[in-house]
Amino acid sequence: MNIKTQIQNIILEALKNLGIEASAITLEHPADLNNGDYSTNVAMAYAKQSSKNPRALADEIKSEIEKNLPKEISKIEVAGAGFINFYLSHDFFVDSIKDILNKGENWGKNDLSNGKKIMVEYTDPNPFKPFHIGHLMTNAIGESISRIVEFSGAKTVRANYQGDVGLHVAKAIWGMMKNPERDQENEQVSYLASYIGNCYAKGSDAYDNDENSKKEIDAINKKVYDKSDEEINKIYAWGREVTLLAFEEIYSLLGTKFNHYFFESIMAPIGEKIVRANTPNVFEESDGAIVFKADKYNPKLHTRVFITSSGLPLYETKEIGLTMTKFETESDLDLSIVTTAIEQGEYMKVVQQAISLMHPELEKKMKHITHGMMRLASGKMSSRKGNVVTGESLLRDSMDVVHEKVAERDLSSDEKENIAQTVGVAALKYSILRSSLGSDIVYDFEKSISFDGDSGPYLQYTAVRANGIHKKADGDGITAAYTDIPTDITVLEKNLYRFPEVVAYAYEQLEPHHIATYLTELASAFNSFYGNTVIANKNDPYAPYRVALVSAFHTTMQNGLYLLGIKTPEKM
RNA sequence: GCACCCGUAGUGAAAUGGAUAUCAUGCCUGCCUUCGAAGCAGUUGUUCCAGGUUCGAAUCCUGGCGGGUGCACCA
Repeated sequence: MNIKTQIQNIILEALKNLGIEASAITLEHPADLNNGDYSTNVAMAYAKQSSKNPRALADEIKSEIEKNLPKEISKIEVAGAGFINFYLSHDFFVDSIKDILNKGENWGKNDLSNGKKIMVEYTDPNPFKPFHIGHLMTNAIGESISRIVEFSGAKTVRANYQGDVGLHVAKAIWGMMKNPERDQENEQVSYLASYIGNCYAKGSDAYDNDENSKKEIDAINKKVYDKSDEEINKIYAWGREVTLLAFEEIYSLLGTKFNHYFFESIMAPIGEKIVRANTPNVFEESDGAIVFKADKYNPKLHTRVFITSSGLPLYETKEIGLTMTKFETESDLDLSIVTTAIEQGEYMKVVQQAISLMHPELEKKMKHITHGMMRLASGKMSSRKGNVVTGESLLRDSMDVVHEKVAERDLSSDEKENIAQTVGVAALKYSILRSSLGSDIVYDFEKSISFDGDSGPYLQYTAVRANGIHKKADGDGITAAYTDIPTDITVLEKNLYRFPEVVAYAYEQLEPHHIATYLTELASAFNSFYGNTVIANKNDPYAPYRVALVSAFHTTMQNGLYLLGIKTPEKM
């Protein structure tokens, strides 16, 4: 049992002995460590009910608990308006360091989702279109959520859903047919993908501004669907393969491996069959199209078209096919999480309402997580307009900045390359994951690729410093031990033991930023300790304990960074 | 017009209904013969407005204001 639930149980027991029935109580960490390690407000919450004044009740609860005080708690104090503050004992903190070192890479895990199977869908870029910064954002968030879910004991399945049919494909193919000139020597998929991306931008522009081109693109769109034109089939197959390979390169840089790839071309007929089979009992005809009137079931929702009057299945229909396919592909799937930007929020509610009518058992198994938009300082970025800032360019730029920083270092070129990737990705991911999902991020290169203070590289750098201590300790023959321990417990120990609570909370909220915030506080506590103490000093009797403490810190930082999808380098 | 999301130091963010609202950045000052200065220590500056609920509100409710997103055949 962890210390938090232990204290909660003690309080519940005390309340019971005083004749107060409580089911759940809040126990929090006071902002100021002078107010203890844990604090509860129960005395204030139940004062009225038991017609006592809060401080008097707090005193009663305190003496009730003190009758049988566990060794983990050194003292209890009543403070303020009636807060009961708990101070953890010296032994508790020392034991928590041992516990961290024992658990190693399992440190921080919980069992909130033990035995469950959870699918997380994220990234969702479209073949033939550039990988833009929004995809980068969804990828960072989805990967982190996948890992947080994994730490809760669930089996995590990662999925990616990609739009390989539709007007955007026709626009790109039209662009390629009109602009065949490219560097024939350059076979790199990233180059070829950016060529296709440019063709898409040209096609998109022509579609909006030129009647003739619009007709040509519409004609290509039809041929892509019915596969009647050999030349178009060839271009389609090539373009699809090349862009998908380019995406794989990006996933590899970012550290994502998907278990399933779903494609719109496959989902469309599946969804269409379901929609037609459920018309008119769920869906209905209106103006020749098949629609779903979600407002019949929830006045906040609206009516949406699922199949057009010309018989083409729309996004909504494909989404139904996708959802049903997910539950068929992975048997016993307990939860299907989809991560997208807020734009998709309203559509998804309508789609989920329709699915819930057909399959009530799935209603609680679908969860849509939305995040804010990532935009450029100059306004909403748009790959359609051919804006040069793509997710990939951003990633490469970030890596280049790190490269320049380590250029003068005495490191092999492989090491430099490795560091550039690890640190560049960390800077980008952290700048996305540090804020709560709801808020928009205005993208500013200088700030997003920040390397000091509240940043990914700052966390990595702190871990590297801890590494440096280990190297020195090894050289001096200092090994972790718990014989001599300083009487003063530092802020570092007072933060370390909380890690599993933070992970559990991030899981309950499905909000990675709680981990980012915690790690930054932890790093700050470590750096402060590091700056004020010579740790690996042969002549210091406390050195073995402090080396253990540094180890515990490194383990916690490494596991925390893992949950953000960030690697911990050995040097940088 | 309706719906959803967001309004917190100059800037970017955090805060489970709790105690003096926290952190970073920026400005200024000091610290590299120590375990890496991508660091540390110090200094300065804030909850959109109006009501309500509560012992207690940045947080919950109502009404405004400002920004973003979406609302019938794009995804």
